[in-house]
Amino acid sequence: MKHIDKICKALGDRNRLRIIASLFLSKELCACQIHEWLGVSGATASNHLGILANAGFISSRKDGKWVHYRLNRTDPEIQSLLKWVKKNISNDTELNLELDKLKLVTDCSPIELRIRQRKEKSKTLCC
Amino acid sequence: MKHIDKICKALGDRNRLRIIASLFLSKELCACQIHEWLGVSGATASNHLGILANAGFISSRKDGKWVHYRLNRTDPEIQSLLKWVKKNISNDTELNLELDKLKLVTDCSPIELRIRQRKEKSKTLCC
DNA sequence: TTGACATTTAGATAATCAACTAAATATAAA
DNA sequence: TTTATATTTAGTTGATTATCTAAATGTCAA
Repeated sequence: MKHIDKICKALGDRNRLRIIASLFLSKELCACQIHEWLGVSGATASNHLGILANAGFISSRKDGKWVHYRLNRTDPEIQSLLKWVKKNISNDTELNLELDKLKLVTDCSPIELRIRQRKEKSKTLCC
Repeated sequence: MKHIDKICKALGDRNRLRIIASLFLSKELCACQIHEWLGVSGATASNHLGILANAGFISSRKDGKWVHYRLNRTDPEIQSLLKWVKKNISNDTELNLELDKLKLVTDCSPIELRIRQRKEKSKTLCC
């Protein structure tokens, strides 16, 4: 029961649903890309990623300074929930508009993203 | 997104999952039976039932003083989540023990339940 | 090695939420 | 009609949680 509760709670937050939605579109995203796209602090993004990982929805791969996240495709019960989420967010126009902006973050590597962020500090972010 | 968020949040509480579990076993339960079984105040039970109803998981039928709740079987997307819950709580031994006690509440009508409660005030409840 | 930077952890704060009691509403029975 | 009772709503309180900043950790590059 505790585990089921944890899994359901992990889905019960708008930003975490947005993270899942973004990982349907981009196979893999690093923490900084998610942090940028969500528009929250790196610490907050990291926290949400931790909750999703702990519930089994995502897994991570470390690559130097960067940590890349992707949807976890191993657990069938998690899988069926992810399928449900995918199906039910598909006709969410508000979210789809947001997901368009995701491309601004994913169209360049994390390195490029950071370089441009530094240039555009205090302006609107991204490539 | 707001709707999906609401649906997921509704599942992210232990007592609400217990309500759903109880409605898998008993087709229909009145608010007072759920209140007794959960071991929370009537107001709290009513609140949880309201959240589940608002998210689309349950529907109610008024019968005099009593309001009877049952799982909502109309929406296919809700349906598939209910199926997921049913499957994933099945091997939860802790919950199954609790569900055994549910019989003490459902083996008699709401009227009888209340009569016995009055008799046994300040003792352990139920038939 | 030093400095920059991605990420996580710690600690603080504000908002949300589950729980309670009390009051309001609605219905049935005396 | 009065009383009892089932349910919901209002208002309060304590716990949880989402967020932030600051500090800690780990890694790369100059």
